[in-house]
Amino acid sequence: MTEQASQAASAEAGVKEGRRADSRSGGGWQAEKSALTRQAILDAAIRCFVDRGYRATTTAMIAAEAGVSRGAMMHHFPSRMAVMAAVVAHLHKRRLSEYRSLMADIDDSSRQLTRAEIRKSVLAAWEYVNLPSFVAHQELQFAARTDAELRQLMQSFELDFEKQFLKTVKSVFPHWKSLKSLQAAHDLVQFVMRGMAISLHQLPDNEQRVERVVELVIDELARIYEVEGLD
Amino acid sequence: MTEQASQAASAEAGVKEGRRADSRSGGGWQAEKSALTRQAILDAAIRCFVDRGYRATTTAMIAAEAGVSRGAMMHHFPSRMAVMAAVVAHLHKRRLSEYRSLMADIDDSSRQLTRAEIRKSVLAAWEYVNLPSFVAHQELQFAARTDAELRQLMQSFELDFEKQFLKTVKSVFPHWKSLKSLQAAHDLVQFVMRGMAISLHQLPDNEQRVERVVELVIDELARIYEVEGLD
DNA sequence: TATAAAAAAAGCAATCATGTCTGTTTTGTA
DNA sequence: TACAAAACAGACATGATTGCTTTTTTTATA
Repeated sequence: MTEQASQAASAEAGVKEGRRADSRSGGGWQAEKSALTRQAILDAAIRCFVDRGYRATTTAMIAAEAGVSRGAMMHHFPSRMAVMAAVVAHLHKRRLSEYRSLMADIDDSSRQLTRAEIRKSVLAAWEYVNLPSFVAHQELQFAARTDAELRQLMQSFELDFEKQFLKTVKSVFPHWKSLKSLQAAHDLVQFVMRGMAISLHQLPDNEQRVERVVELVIDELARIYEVEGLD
Repeated sequence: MTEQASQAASAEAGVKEGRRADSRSGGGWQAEKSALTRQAILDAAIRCFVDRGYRATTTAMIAAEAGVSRGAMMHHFPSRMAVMAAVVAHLHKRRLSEYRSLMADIDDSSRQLTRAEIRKSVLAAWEYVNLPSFVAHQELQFAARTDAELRQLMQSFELDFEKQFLKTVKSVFPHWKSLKSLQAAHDLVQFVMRGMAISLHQLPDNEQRVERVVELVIDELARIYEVEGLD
């Protein structure tokens, strides 16, 4: 028995235990197991993107990382692109939920937006772009520039994500009245964070430079809010 | 005769004309032709990165794009990685020279830094990240995250580029005294531009959002210069 | 002109990723 | 229990990419 097979077997055994408890609650065991395997494959794919990059990730690699056979994988996803499509949808939900939970810490009870809250939101954005889910998505988005099929696959998700993303920002900053300036401020933060995330991979002295730029962004946001946020 | 071969032949013929004119001026014809072929290959590689991406670029693709046979290519660059190494060095010089020429337009005769000059430099940075050479470099840098060999190859160039880059900025803004704040301002601009360059590929309504963010960056730079630039 | 060296072209073998195929085990249901 | 369907495992064929080798052409020089 191979290592992967043993991993899969033990996982299966573990789930089977649960089955007996759940079996009365209707949901068929087969469907549950199928969903479990799909999840394992999608999570494995994300890890592969982070460690190896989108292009270098092969179907065999994903299967091995997920602890399933290539045959099993082809059963659930008939082609490489089918996996990618599922990953895109999976990441869409995961990224939104992770960002929301990062922003949930921000206290927004006060009537005015304080500098402390702005700082928290900027730091949350920085944490956000360092999450595996963001890195994986970045791999996909970057690859999509030169991969028409992938680009088309992602298009609608990207639009919806932008929408949901901005909606979350609005709900966290209800006192920021001017939506135009809020959108611009949001864009500024996102662009800076993405640029930093990409640049710092191979540059030394990151922390100080990051801190400095984060402070600049906070300053600028505070200024925008003062000038335009209350319109 | 294949199309590529015919391209190569005509290119060669064109150069041979030049040769007769140059032949007296010493420089060996063989070395010249060799350098010419190398250049053609490197430029072709850059074009391939821009429209196909780093990972998807094969040696055959580069050779076809350059109008030379794979054999000829292997003669000049014994392996795929050897091509990449040469491209990295080539891009290093090209990007520096292109950025410098973009920044050369900025009038820096006045004693104080004006908002108009700041605007010009920000727009220059935006133009810069839209050049093919930048896109190609971005492909390499991004791929380097998950490619240890490429990363090591680029490391020293990246460090030197940062150095030269900042040096150019300093020379364009001699009146910005505080180097710490200049570095931070420079970082801010670079990060924003990189983030925008990546994000706008598949998002609509780019122009307006870009313009808005560019204005914000200009505002912030002016503020930094006022507060810290004159220390 | 003859010869050596460089440049270029083309063919070849090994590797690898993908998708398909066949066969086996597990699960749901009559 | 018997049968159908789903889940799974592994092997195979195809096509693509790489690096090496061989052959031909071009260039430099004695």
